[in-house]
Amino acid sequence: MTTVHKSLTARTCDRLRMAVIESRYAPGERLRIEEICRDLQASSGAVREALSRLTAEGLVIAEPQRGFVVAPISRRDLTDLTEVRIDIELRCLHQSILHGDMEWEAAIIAARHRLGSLRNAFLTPGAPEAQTWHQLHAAFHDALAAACPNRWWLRLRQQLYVQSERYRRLSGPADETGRDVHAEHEALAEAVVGRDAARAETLMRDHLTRTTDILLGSRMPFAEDAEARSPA
Amino acid sequence: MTTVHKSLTARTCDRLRMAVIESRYAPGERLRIEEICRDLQASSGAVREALSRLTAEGLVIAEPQRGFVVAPISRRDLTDLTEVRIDIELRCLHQSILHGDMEWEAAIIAARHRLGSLRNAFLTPGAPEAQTWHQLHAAFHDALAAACPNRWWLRLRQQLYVQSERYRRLSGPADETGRDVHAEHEALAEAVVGRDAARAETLMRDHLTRTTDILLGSRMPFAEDAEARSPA
DNA sequence: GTTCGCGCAAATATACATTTTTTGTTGCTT
DNA sequence: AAGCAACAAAAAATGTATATTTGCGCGAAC
Repeated sequence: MTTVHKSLTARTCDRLRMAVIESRYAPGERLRIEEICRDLQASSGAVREALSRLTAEGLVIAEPQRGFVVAPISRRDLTDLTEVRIDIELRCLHQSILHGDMEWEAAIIAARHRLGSLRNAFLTPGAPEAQTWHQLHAAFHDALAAACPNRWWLRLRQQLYVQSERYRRLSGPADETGRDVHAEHEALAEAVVGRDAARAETLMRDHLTRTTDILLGSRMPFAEDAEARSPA
Repeated sequence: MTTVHKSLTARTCDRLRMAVIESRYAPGERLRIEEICRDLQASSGAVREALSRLTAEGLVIAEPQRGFVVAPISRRDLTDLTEVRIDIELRCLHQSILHGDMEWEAAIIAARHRLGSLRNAFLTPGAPEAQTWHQLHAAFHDALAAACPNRWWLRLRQQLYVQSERYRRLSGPADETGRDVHAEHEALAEAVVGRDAARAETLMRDHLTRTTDILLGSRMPFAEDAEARSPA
């Protein structure tokens, strides 16, 4: 059929999204067009267009006549984000449990297995396995929600997941003392496939809450911590 | 002294958004770059960038190497959208009632007054008052939710409102038999300012449900009820 | 009747010009 | 002498024009 050549703009957009999520650019940092042109081997038009798309995703902010900056972060934002995310994740999960079929269950089991094979690889950021772990983690959570029949809930869920992933990666090796993330995922998958909606939702809520609490406690370069030095 | 020059791209983006919302372009229609260049007196770069931003807002869809098309509509999409929207509007409203201060109340009263002065001007699409009515209607609903302290809820609310506005405008003069929209707004404002959260939420739910039911019953140019919208 | 190839139209990418912002310097005032 | 203001130069973002690539359709050949 037709060779699916993704346009250069799309590739650039994807790479930039990854770069922002992986915090290769710091929050609040100015994104100089020329600099990105060199780094990604693309021309200014493509870069501008890619940046524009990311604007509406909430990853970068366009300041008229002043270019683009990486969206800032703050404890407040993370708290707000988590509140909304819990609500929407739970809703997708609930719908998913109600409507999921056998294929959906199989996909969850498969995703859990892939993720489990890497265990706690996420603890060492920078390692190539950590990259893979994050992808598999996203795939696992996607699989859980996938059977939700309402496309808008899924769309919003996706948006919020990207945001949260940014925070997750931004923290250094966070203090995961006494936490067994793998076990949490196992229990979650178990409850979901077992169609125990109430239990699944509780587990999901705890899962998300715990992650955020750890991030809030970690030494993350939050913007407000730096405001004392450089008031905008 | 900074003269706030909105960049041409931003203006173009706004005008295109309006054009899509007002259905000056039909759902599914191809958006030819050159055509838009002529219409809006902008160059391809600017138009391209504007279109890209609208992509992530869900108003247009980018098909790689094939340009942009207006996001399609369907009964299914409208139903899904409404379900999500009710949930999020109610949540913002609830939070708003809990946290709103006197200024917030005053803004609601003012917005209600402005909207009331035009009464049912929205019934005659195309008229210049209808345009104004839609703006004031958006402002009224914005005012209701404005005191919600969680920026993410507000952001999602805004996204969904834009989508719903598109459907609202897309229908011709819909059958509003036996409906007094003005009265609904009055009652809503009354309950909200009176801090009667339960009643306000019921009224809001009914308000949104009724609108959607009418739209679903109207002869709207639904794209063969095709499930064409992909939330990716 | 199907398939291959040529040509046109449109989207994409790049190079260039313009405008705006920022920064660094100079000179004046306190 | 130190600090502020105005000005000038440089860097960066925005906007335009142009070249390249890709997709689509028509027609001819097998």
